[in-house]
Amino acid sequence: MESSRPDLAALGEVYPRYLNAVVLHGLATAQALGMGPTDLYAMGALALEGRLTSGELAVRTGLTTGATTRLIDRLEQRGLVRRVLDPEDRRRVLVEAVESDGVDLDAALSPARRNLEAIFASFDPDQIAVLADYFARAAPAFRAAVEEIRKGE
Amino acid sequence: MESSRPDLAALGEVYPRYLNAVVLHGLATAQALGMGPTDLYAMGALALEGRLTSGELAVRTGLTTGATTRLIDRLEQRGLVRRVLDPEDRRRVLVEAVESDGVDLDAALSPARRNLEAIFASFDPDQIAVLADYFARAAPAFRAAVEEIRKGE
DNA sequence: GTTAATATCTGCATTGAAGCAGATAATGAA
DNA sequence: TTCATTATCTGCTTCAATGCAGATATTAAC
Repeated sequence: MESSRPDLAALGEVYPRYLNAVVLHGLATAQALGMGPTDLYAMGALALEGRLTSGELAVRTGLTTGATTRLIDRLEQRGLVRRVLDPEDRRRVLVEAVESDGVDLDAALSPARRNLEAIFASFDPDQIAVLADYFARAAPAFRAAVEEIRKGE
Repeated sequence: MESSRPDLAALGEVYPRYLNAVVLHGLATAQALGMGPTDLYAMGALALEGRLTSGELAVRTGLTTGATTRLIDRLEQRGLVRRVLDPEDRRRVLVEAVESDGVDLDAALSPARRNLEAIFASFDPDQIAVLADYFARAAPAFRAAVEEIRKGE
């Protein structure tokens, strides 16, 4: 975050703290729910994608397929997730989030959601567009960084 | 992220994916370094604060003091951290990051840093100001959410 | 100076996450 | 059909992270 551009220096002040807070929030949420951070991440991925195969979950989490089976077991036992056999290829198992049951998960995430909504509401449309642009580009940037990190093992 | 304001709808599309990517990045980084997510978070907190007492680390991580002692042990054994007795109160142990040693940690974080710098560089000063404002306010929002989540146990 | 409170550490035990290797089942190719 | 490949699961084992309760050392209060 070091830069010769003075406007970027402002980011150097606030951005690391912001990232740290996001990470902490993820950890604390997992703690509060009594699950591991990986399990919580998997739930997030499922919420975004709707359904993922066991293998896709393994790739995303960076776990072996065996460990992923156990991860799905844990989520299933909590009623957060359901296994569905893929009709296209019956070797595959589709995992999908169970909607109405995830009350505790929603509850755990709601304080952050509420606080963030208040912040977003204070920006005007042009500013929201800037933020949305940033989020849209930062997400793949982080994912690319993950791939790069994983390659270097 | 539901909202009647149409400009906020754009955030609902991108923001959850963004957060998920950030969380994934934290997990993958910890995996790559062969440490737990909590340990990595602690390193981040130390990088930001310079030094923290063992007790402060316990509060931040949400661990018991005993578990925090072990966390510090792990970081110390890796040479990432140093224990310093607080001269003001010799019961306390100050923990501080060891600078030049954390090469692997820096290396693991550098892909994300590089990618993000490229993104930030594409915004003009006004836009950077918007982003900086968001980061500055979102960080305490997340921390407040963490406290709220923890209270509800 | 004695007692209480605070900060950290230690021993012990538990639990859970994960890897690995082999088993099972389904698909695809020859 | 037969063989190879792919996707998931299971049994077994290991290791790390954590909690808890008690020990120690330091400070603060009376």
